[in-house]
Amino acid sequence: MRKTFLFMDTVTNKVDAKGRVSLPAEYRALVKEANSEIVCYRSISQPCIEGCLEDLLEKLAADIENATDFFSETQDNLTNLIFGDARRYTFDTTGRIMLSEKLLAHAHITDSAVFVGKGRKFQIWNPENYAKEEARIRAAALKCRPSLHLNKETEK
Amino acid sequence: MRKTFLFMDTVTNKVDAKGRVSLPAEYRALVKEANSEIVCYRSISQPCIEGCLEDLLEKLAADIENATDFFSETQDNLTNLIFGDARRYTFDTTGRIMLSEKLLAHAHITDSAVFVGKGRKFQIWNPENYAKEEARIRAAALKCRPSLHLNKETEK
DNA sequence: TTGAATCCCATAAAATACCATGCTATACCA
DNA sequence: TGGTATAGCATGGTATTTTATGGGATTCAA
Repeated sequence: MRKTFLFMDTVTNKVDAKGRVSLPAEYRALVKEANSEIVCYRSISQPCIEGCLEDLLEKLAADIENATDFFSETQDNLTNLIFGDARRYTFDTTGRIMLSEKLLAHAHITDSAVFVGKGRKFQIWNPENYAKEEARIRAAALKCRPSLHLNKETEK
Repeated sequence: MRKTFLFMDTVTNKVDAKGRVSLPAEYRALVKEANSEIVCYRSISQPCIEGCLEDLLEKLAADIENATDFFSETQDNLTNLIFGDARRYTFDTTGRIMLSEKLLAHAHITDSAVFVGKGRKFQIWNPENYAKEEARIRAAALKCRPSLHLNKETEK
């Protein structure tokens, strides 16, 4: 039995003409053991698709309700961005999901996609774009060692 | 079995001459599994229709009672706006609901409608109007990345 | 009885489940 | 350690089901 439910590793799979991709076997196992479903949406800040377990969105819904007023514009905007875009993606017996045209376009994915584990979430990138992104992140980390004690207020 | 009951995704369906629209299949499944019914009313702040599970209105009633005074004008107005307008919309065997003339007029919907998931509720828009609205929200989110730590007091 | 709402049937398209194959990584044994 | 068997996985293709949607029939109410 698994102790942690974290998406890890980086694996590249083919996307066929219908937009089908195999979800990495590890991810599938995790979803099953968590007794949950995958939800995907366009990243708000990057040209990639983001995915997570459905439970995380439930938590997010509760957080938004607590932090904002039912009738507020903020709540309206947030829920539009997140829930208006997200969708459940169940995989078939062979372990594939079907990514929508909208998601594929946003991430510039055509015939190949790379899954990147990010703990509670994962991302799906166009392979070339991700190679660049990873290089950028690693270079930045070398220059400026990351810290967990950064001041939230000054965080950009 | 579903763990979360959140309206998600954005789907566009046709409205026929009789005012019938297919409720997105996912929404239908959700309503059935929640063992509830859909309620719709005119949004109080936007040119669109809002919908949710009947249960949410029950919760809203309680919230309004807690947040406002029984004799207050605010409570009067809110209850008028929401409960005076809301009505149950059951879907037929083929999964369609019939939107009233009043709702369609408020949202300027004629022959096509887009359903936008918002978590506990959803909205129904005229497609062109929603395209503009979504663009506006996404642009704003890019400028100022949303946060859940926003100060309630300073929230506009 | 007329108009409107609801139900039912039919069809086309799209989403999903299923089957089959070849490959790869792992386990097993000499 | 090296070689082989095996199970799991990705992936191409096909079959089946679901879904949206037009049109007509039936019911209900005014």
